[in-house]
Amino acid sequence: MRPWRDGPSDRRNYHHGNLKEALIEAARRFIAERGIGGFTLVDAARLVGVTPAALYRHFRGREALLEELAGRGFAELAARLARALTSRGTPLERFTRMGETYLSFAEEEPAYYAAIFETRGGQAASPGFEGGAGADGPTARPSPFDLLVEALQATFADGFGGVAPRFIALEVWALAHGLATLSSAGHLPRGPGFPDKFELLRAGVLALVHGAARPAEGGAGAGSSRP
Amino acid sequence: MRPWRDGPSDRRNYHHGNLKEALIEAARRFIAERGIGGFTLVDAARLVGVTPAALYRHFRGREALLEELAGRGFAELAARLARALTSRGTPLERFTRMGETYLSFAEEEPAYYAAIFETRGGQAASPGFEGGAGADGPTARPSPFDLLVEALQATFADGFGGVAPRFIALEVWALAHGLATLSSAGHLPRGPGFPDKFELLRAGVLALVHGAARPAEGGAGAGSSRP
DNA sequence: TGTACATCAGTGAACGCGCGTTCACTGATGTAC
DNA sequence: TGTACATCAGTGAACGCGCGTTCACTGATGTAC
Repeated sequence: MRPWRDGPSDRRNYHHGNLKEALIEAARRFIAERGIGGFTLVDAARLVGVTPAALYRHFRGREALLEELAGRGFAELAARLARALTSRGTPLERFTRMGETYLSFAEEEPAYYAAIFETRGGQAASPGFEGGAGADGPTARPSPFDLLVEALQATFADGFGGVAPRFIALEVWALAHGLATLSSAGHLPRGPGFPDKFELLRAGVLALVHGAARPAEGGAGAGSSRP
Repeated sequence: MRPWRDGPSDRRNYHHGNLKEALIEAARRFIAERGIGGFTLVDAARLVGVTPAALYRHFRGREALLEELAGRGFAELAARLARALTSRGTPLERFTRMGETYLSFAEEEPAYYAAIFETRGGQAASPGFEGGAGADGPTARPSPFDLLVEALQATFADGFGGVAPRFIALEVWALAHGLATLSSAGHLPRGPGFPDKFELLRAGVLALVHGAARPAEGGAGAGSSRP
């Protein structure tokens, strides 16, 4: 990790020019390596080649930087999911792609993922729900959770045996989130003979969808819905 | 939060007598409130009514205390699951009780749960696997994941349509972990009309179990097993 | 094209703070005689 | 039962450190004339 500016010859850049973006980028790298708790303004400034005080031209403070990161991560996740949802192929292929996109995002962008789930700023602290139910007005773009509900309905047009799509969506989301966090913490077994998280999610989602239709023995009525 | 000793009259207790346990207890309370990153030796010592240096009679340092906590949490979780697994009722009832126990543990003992998943010390950093496959020798007690596999096999004696029990167990565990963490972070919707995590886990587990038997359309062969 | 000047993104030094950890010490406890 | 003494769990003061944040400042940039 060398500083942003290359050498003394680069000293002409008294003004950095792109400091805000560079700081966000540095934060992403450090958080990916050390987690949010291990992220430090001083380190970020040093990596970028700037005094810590310079940071305050662009952010109100540490918390504000993390909120910015969470907001960007949230938007990026939503954008990637939306792209997967409208990609080529059959509905089931697109849906499967969406799940893979979610797991890949968590793996490739651990800083974004952590910021979304561990700070305010990930759109009202709830990556799933805010923006849902139309409460935020027509301008709000669909949240990841809304996209998931939509995709479930489009992919499995036969419905879920009377179970609300939101119910299924919550299970799918929890499964994906669980796989993502267990995997990133190194708690999933690896190696030949062990399924990877993508396989687990793909099979698990299909089971959740198809298993919902079955009358669950021993289970009370599952999944009342809100229109 | 008042210090452990009641007043100056209690000054006879120059020796605390139970300091190690009291410190662990204080750590559990602080971590439950602020998370592991927000936990501080100074705070714990103050709560207990003791100088920070006293702590070093019982722990090598902060990390050692957290490892002790993770170890205890791991053992406690395993004990509760084992109890649920051998409780009264049909196999399905006991299995359902096991799931509820897991979610309740995460909710009631957030410090233990966080310590298990965020530090070394939760039995070789892998609450699921270490102790499995007999690699640890015969003296190692069964891990939570072993208990889950065992419970699945006992409850659903018909098998899972050729899918390895460990495969199902991983899905179930990920679902439970996802529900536990989303819930504790406040990301699951609440209120009338919304299912709670217990309902979601119960229905989800049944769906995962029964959905596994179905030939998954579009999915490659799922779940090769290791004996 | 050239000059004066307002703007504002950076500097660098300093701050107060709370942290984990160390050290020589002290006083309570319990055992040997 | 009483005394001497070893043990060891606590004290209290101090440390070095790195953190987030502030402040008066400086120098590069770009606009007006």
